[in-house]
Amino acid sequence: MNIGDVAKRAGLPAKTIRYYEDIGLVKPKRDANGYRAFAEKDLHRLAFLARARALGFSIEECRKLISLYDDENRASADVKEVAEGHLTQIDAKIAQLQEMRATLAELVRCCHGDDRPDCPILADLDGSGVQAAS
Amino acid sequence: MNIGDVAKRAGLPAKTIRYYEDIGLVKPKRDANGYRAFAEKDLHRLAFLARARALGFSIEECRKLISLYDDENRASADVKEVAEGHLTQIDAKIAQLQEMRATLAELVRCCHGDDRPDCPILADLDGSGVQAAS
DNA sequence: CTTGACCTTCCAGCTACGGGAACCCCTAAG
DNA sequence: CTTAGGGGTTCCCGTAGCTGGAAGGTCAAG
Repeated sequence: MNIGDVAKRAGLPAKTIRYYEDIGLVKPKRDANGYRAFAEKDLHRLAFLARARALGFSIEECRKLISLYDDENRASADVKEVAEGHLTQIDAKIAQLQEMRATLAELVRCCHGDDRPDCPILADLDGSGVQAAS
Repeated sequence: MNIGDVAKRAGLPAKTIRYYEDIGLVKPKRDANGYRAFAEKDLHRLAFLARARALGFSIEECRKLISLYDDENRASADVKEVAEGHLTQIDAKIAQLQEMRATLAELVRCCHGDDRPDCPILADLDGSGVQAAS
């Protein structure tokens, strides 16, 4: 398979696949003409990566997951640990966004949004957060 | 005020403040010795930026907000538009994260997490998403 | 005079790619 | 045979928003 075919089937841009090779996530053979020759196994790896990335795992986490995937003697506990760590990160991110969202929604709610300059959003951004000189 | 003082009072690293000057968000005067000399007005600008960034506004959005902040004849509608746009983005991000979270939590729940290699997380990542050759 | 804490500029690197140039390869059609 | 097109290849730059570090100037205290 050439890179275009795997790109379609794994659902990843060709550029991304080349990048993954660069950073050692996948190691396709080469044809005589220099083209990458992907085996079915490589395709599976890439699909694995695509899905892991879609779940928000970082490249480094993917690297860890792939190495566990490759390891016949892995402990599922190790996989679970990576996933739980990521889950914790996601929860933190969600919490942070929800806090932003709450503040922002309140500010938006208070702004009349007409042609007058008076604006509680700017007032909030301006007023807060300046520490007095000590 | 030197950069260290404003850094403390605005709650931003000195590096960040220099960067903001680089990209034209703030324009402090200079002392004879080349040190940046921040006025109270600059401090307010930086605190404004710090707060806007904390609410997740991008630098470009901050630029827009600052220009409205500077404009005595602004319409609050313009501010509200920026804020609402950002709110929409945040909501999209939250939705995406929650979807990841749901999938991931289910996978974690299904994984026994012991020393055996059998793992539904890896099975899920592996199994899905490979398009058949057409 | 020296020490240490400031300040300055500049350059490199981070994440996870995307865009584009310059070039090679292969097939089909005229 | 040539040409056109649609693959592929490498390489380098750019993104966002900083952060770290090097090499050096400045200033106040001891």
